Amino acid sequence: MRVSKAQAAENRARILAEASRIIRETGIAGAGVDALTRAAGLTHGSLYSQFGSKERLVAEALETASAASGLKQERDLVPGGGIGRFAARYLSPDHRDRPGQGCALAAIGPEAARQGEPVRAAYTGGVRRMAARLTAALPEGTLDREQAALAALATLVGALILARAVDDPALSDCILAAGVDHLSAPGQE
Amino acid sequence: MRVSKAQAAENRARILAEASRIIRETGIAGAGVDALTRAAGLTHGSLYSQFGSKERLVAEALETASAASGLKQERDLVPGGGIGRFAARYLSPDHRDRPGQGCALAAIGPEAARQGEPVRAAYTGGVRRMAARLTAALPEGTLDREQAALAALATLVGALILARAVDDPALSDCILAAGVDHLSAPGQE
DNA sequence: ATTATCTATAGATCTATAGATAATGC
DNA sequence: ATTATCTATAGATCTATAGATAATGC
Repeated sequence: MRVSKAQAAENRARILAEASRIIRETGIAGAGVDALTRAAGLTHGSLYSQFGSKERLVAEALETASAASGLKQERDLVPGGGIGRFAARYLSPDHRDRPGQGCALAAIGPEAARQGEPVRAAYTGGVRRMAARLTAALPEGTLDREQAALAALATLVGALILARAVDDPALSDCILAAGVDHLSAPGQE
Repeated sequence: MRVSKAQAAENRARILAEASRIIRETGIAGAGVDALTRAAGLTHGSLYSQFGSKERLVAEALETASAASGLKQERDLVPGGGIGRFAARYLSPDHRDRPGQGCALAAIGPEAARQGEPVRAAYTGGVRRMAARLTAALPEGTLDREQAALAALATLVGALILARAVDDPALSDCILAAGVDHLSAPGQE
């Protein structure tokens, strides 16, 4: 049962959209090819005709997630405008509680280090682009903005990961608040 | 083939030691019961007589890893002595390159958030103990030391995770250096 | 004629359990 | 008699491939 080129492209996009969500929610190892395609209303066979392997789908799904996050992040990161407003949103309870819609860097984390070349390249690209956005947003006066941006990125990703992992809601909230306060404090960036 | 109580206890300890290493290296999902016990020279059957389930072994292995890290960390974290020296070691290339011997919080990360109660409790305990060590090490004058310690913990864990995940060694080194500099800067903690 | 998708299936691997074994510990 | 361990196996799930199907696109 062949479909039109337009329909195939739509199917491909739908697999990518669902995969980018499921992978962020369950991790790469937790996302089977059946679950990834069934969520898009297809069988796992189409994953192989569209992407060739699970690994290639995962790499593309990470790019998809990264692009979507980039668009959201640019709204809160204006050049030279500081990163406090962005930090408050990145470390919000809402972002913590909806990993499927959020930052892929924090959703995958250590699992990325154990993947093959395509996935690691996609992850690295995401790191570079988010670091560049933070760099540009830091106030003009900041010395060594690139380094400050990398430190801020580490704080953001680390706080989100820890806040999601702990089983005590009060501690989780404290971690988020500590990150926001730290990144909003005047004078350090 | 029954073994002595002493031998059984030794076997149990060896499974835990190997499991705590393998889990940090491969993640929880990447560590099968066969690999976990074979590394200790036993078959997977002994996992079930000793621990009852993989989940319970994982929880105990995390406690084991956390206890070992705690001993190491206390050497660089003297009360009131600051966290710069410790940050340099935590964010060293050596720690980055040997996850099996290192911090479990950074090794498991987002995977912990998807686990059942025993594993999440072990992870949360590790977060609390490391945060307490950092809190005590911050200089007396620091205002809101607990909050500052949580932010520092987030920066440490985040930087280590990112440095391990990116596929560019130069960028990885920059991330480590940015974390160390940030946490060593005078005046902020 | 080409091809996106589905179905069926291969072959591995996963967690867990049941029963046999054999040596300890009473 | 108890029990730590092993072996065999169940039953699920995993990634991937081969071949059939059926509609598109030339």
